[in-house]
Amino acid sequence: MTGMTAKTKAKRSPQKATQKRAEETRERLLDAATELFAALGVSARTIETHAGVQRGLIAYHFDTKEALWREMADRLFADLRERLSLTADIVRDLAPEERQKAFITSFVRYSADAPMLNRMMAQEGKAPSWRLDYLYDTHLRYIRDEVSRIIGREIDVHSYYVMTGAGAFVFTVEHVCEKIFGVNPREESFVDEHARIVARLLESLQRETDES
Amino acid sequence: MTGMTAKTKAKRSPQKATQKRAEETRERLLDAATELFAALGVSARTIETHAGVQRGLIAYHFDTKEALWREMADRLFADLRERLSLTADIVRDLAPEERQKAFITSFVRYSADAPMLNRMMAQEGKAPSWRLDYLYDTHLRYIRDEVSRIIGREIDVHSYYVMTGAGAFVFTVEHVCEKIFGVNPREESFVDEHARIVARLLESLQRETDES
DNA sequence: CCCGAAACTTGTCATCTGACAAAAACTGAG
DNA sequence: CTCAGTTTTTGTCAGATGACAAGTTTCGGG
Repeated sequence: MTGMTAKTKAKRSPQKATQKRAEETRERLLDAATELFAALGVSARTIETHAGVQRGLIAYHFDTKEALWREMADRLFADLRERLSLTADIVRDLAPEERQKAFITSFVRYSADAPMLNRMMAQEGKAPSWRLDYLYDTHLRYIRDEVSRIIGREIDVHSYYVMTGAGAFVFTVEHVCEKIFGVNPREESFVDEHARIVARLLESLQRETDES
Repeated sequence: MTGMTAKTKAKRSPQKATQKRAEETRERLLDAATELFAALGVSARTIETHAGVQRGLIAYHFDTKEALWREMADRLFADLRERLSLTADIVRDLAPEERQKAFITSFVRYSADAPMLNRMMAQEGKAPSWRLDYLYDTHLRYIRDEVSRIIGREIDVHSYYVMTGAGAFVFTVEHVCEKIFGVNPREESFVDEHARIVARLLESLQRETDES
């Protein structure tokens, strides 16, 4: 092989730059992987076909299927971090009692816009695996503190899972929702209503906790 | 082949009865399938190994891997129906305003006891497939009305997914919960507390809906 | 326009996988 | 105990899969 693999690419210094088409291929593969890895057991060839690129390009750009999965996961969490950062900016100026509400509204909107991260968590949280270990070591470790920092208090485990469950699960399983209720949950009016409901719920949960 | 496959077994009438060891093998395979199908992409051979039976017995007892999946799904929903039926008996005698609370408490306990059904739903709800079609046609179709009947009013889509999300997601992803919060959510004290919280939340959601 | 590196394409292979088939072992009613 | 029928065991195979390797094309700095 005259080309360089992803692994050896790190060592490249005085060599030629990566070309634009390569970056595009990587993006296509990562996009396809994001969609398809949700259902584990998908083949590398399927991902390549879905991405509209030639067989063999996963090996070229990522070396292994595992490495592709890791990059896909990193990208999902990078998106989340970006969104959290934007939310933090908005929330900072609000009164403490408004912060949580604004944060939750933002979280529900994010879950509707980008359901793939929650789908991955629903997938990987089901059983221990090297993937879950990777997610924890690389990303999940920091989430709890990040959320606590933004809403201005330590979030407890019940509130955390009421929020993620009530706020995101309907988007995770949008196709079931459509079948059972005939409603596309990612439609704007649904998302707004759902965000409002979940935000109020956690508000009352918080009030209750404060009282006791 | 001298033995009979699952498919042809239906035609058997004046023949010999199924033996006890066969029923045990089927159970072992269904148990293993319940655990392992959660992460799609598992091989039939892996399921057989996990069940502690010989290679080839899935083909003998279920014909195909797909048929095994269907029987596993049927069994999960049979468990749910049984639990719903028990819950219905308890709830019937309660005052209308207490019914929902009791139902939700029961649902949360069930989700903690038997997380596999919710794991399957989280899996299959992510994308359309013949499996989702099967689940809808065979089981999901009836769930909404069943729940409505038990709590004594038509359940709306938001309440339904707040309940299933807030009430069950933490058990679906128990291994993430353990990593992030260091808590095993299926421990009794956690389940009780979680059930109490979710029941109260949906109570306040219901109050709100009634007012408007 | 040249050419070396980057990117892509294609061939190959060991292994895995689901399904089918046939032979062997087992079971229980008579 | 016998033996027909059931269940298990083992063999086989076509197709899928991940990984690697070698060949071809494209790119862009000079």
